[in-house]
Amino acid sequence: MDKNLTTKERLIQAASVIFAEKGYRDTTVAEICDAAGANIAAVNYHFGDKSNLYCQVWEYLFEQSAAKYPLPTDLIETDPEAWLRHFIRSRVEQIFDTDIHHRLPQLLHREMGEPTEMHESLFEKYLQPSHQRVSKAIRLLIGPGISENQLKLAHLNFMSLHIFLNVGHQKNKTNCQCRHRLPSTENPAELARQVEAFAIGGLLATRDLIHNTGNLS
Amino acid sequence: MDKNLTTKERLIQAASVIFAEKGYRDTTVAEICDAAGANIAAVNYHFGDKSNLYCQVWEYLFEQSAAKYPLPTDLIETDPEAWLRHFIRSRVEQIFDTDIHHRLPQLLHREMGEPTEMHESLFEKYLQPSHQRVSKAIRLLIGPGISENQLKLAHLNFMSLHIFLNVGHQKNKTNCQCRHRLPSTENPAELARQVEAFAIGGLLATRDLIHNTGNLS
DNA sequence: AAATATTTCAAATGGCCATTTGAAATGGGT
DNA sequence: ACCCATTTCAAATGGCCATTTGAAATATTT
Repeated sequence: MDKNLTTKERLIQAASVIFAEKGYRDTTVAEICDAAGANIAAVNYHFGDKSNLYCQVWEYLFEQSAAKYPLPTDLIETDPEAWLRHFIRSRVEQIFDTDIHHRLPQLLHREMGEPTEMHESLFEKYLQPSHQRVSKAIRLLIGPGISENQLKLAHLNFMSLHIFLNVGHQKNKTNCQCRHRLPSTENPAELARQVEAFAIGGLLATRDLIHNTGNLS
Repeated sequence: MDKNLTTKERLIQAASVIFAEKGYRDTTVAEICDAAGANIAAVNYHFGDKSNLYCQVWEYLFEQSAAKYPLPTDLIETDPEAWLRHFIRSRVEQIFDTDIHHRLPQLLHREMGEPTEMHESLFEKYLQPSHQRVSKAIRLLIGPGISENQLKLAHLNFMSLHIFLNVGHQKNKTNCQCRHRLPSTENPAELARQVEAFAIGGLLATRDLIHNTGNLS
């Protein structure tokens, strides 16, 4: 561990990796301190407690990711389909990033599996903005006929694709042989194309369903 | 708790509910015994340990579910699309079942979020069969041009829809206000129709992608 | 009803882990 | 070199929880 960094910085960096790999609960303060080359009491001295360090890790990883994978802003009104295609590609890319940037989706994956006490506030702070844009884009794509409930469900379906891709990718890293593993992926771009096709195909089919049967709530 | 049942039976029934609601780790042996009206030592006496009780719960819930929601067998060769449509409807139905039957998807949801030590063996025993049939149906639907990797990904995409529906439904039951909640669902059948449309639309779009660009690995 | 096996019980035991503590080391300013 | 603030340290502390224990109660057998 780089001794040019302060203990506090080393703790955040070590914690980022370990929290992302094992989740909040399976990570012990002791092993973070070990990895950071710090004393067992360092986390409580510098951050108050484990949960606060966890929040700082979110802050840190979010900043890193937002810089490399920004959401496009324009396009969304003029061509929602293109915006959604870009969105999903960008997410898939990030999931397969080999740098620090893949730690955010990884952490997210853990947080979904076993939500911490900080769940609500973290999601509100870091995920709400992109969530609202995706929602808007889907509404524009499907058209004005969609109800709130239908929109929420279409949104959920859309998001589930890359979220679950992440799940499969994480499983791939363990020795777990069960289903829902991803094929070993030498070519993320090709994989992204297929997910993109599925996602847009699903949304367009949803649009057809909604527009061809007028009696849905 | 019904005193006509043996302590062992009461333990399994109480554990089914609590494990499904809170997951393996967040469930304490003490609260299971409480709910079953049994002594704190009852789990270890009747089952050896907590993990073995958990496996018995899987066995119990799986039997219940398999009886009410069997997989169709024929159809799959003659009309894979219809088979897949039926499959997804059946799963959505089960997720919204109000009886004991919704506990299996709920338990599954917990097991995915924080896999236990028994993960591998449970999945192999209870999920492998349906997994293979879905795989077969998707291959038949898309056609012979699909590679193993493409099939795995299409399968993952397909499954992610109802698995994530389950996630959203579980969130709905908590007071969690965050994204990925489902709209309050007074009408599961209508919801199932929309998921079905998305799923099949996604698969067909995947088929088009694969057949229109021959150079994918 | 005596003898034996099974089941229930309340009170330990022991492991794990976040957090605390108070002393020791370190560093900057004078 | 001395003072004071900051940081590091090893060794407690205390809570939580699965599991064990050995005695008491209950059921079954003869």
